[in-house]
Amino acid sequence: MPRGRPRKFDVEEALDAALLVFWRHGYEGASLAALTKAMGVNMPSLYAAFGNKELLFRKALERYLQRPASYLPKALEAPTARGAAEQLFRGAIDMAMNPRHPDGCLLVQGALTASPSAEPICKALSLTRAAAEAAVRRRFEAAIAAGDLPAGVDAAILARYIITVIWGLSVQAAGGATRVQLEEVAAWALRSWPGGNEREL
Amino acid sequence: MPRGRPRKFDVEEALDAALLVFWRHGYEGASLAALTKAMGVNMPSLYAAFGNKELLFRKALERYLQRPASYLPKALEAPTARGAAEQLFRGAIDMAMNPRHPDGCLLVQGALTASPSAEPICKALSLTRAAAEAAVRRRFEAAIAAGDLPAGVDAAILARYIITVIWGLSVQAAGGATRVQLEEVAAWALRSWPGGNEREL
DNA sequence: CGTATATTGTAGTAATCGATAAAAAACTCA
DNA sequence: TGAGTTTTTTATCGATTACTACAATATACG
Repeated sequence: MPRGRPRKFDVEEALDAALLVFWRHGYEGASLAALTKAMGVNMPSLYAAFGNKELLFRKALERYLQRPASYLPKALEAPTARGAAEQLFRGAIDMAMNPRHPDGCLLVQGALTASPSAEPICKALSLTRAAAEAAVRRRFEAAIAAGDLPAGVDAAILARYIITVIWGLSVQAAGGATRVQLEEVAAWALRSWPGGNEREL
Repeated sequence: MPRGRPRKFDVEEALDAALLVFWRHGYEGASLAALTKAMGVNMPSLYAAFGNKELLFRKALERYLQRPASYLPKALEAPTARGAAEQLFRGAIDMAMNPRHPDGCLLVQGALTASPSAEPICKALSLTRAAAEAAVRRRFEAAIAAGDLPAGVDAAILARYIITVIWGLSVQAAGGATRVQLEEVAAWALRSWPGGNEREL
């Protein structure tokens, strides 16, 4: 169907490969040489297909949210807020420990700090983290409205707490923590769940 | 007292300046141009005094532990384990929100990921984070031995949980969280303290 | 003063960074 | 087949990276 010479690479596969490199080495630590090598795409083709390094990262980030990080919106569909929180932790740990991709969460490992030229990436990741927190907060607000959570609970604080633990788990994963260690932390983090803890792990 | 031409800069002041640059931009994001400019030291002098970029970072890290991050060993001197945990959070938040230096914790912002050439720095920071966690764990083990914490508590898990929240707070600080927001998270994190929560915040 | 020592300032190193120009190659359509 | 279109290939581009050689400078010591 296309007009000229056909591509030798699949755009989404190349994007997945780029995502892995950004994930493992961070935005600035991922050189275009490493990216092109992992993607199997030479440099002019990469620029023709994706624009530049920053745009490539942003597209990889979109793909990250759609595929490996899709556990988050799925977790929020759990019937109870408590179940949603449990699935958030489970999903985050499953992703962080998945041997098919690097440890931790791209929203954290991608770039917390960077040189001035990469600050837009820091901000984009920060905004994405804030969006994740906001999604959790809305889920908890709905739980309060439904009587699933006590009316006295501050959904914003609870959501920020849960998300903070998840970012902390990502840092722990970067340090080589094991799955069991992360699960123990998550179980302990749920001890502060509002309204008593019937099941202790 | 020295033999030849005297230095035009103070080594510790220059190290403090370098620490701020590493803290704000991360190890790889801190260029030697930015470092020399902030330190007020030209390049040959920097290399004569500190060796190279990696050694400079390691010395800045030592200084970080001695000065801004000294809240950690101090917090562990609190009379009770619960008090130690509270002071850990308070110290971490005070440091993260101090306008005199960048937000967050150098052990997290310095480098979670990096290009292959900077992996030794990632590992050094990871080891330092592990050492912090181990110090907290030992404090909690002592608390259990002293009857300050219930015998059934796993000090390693509790320490890892507290430290995980602290790393998460650092990520939140990188995203522009306010002091109040961090304090709310810390207060909530302490709700899971073993042995009941007399004071709820 | 003169010599030794150590730092400073200037200039520049090779290598790598992200990003491209230009031409050859592979397809569609007339 | 041949014109038109798009990608690949090859060879780079200037800028920036971490790093250093060399000579001038400023001190202490004899």
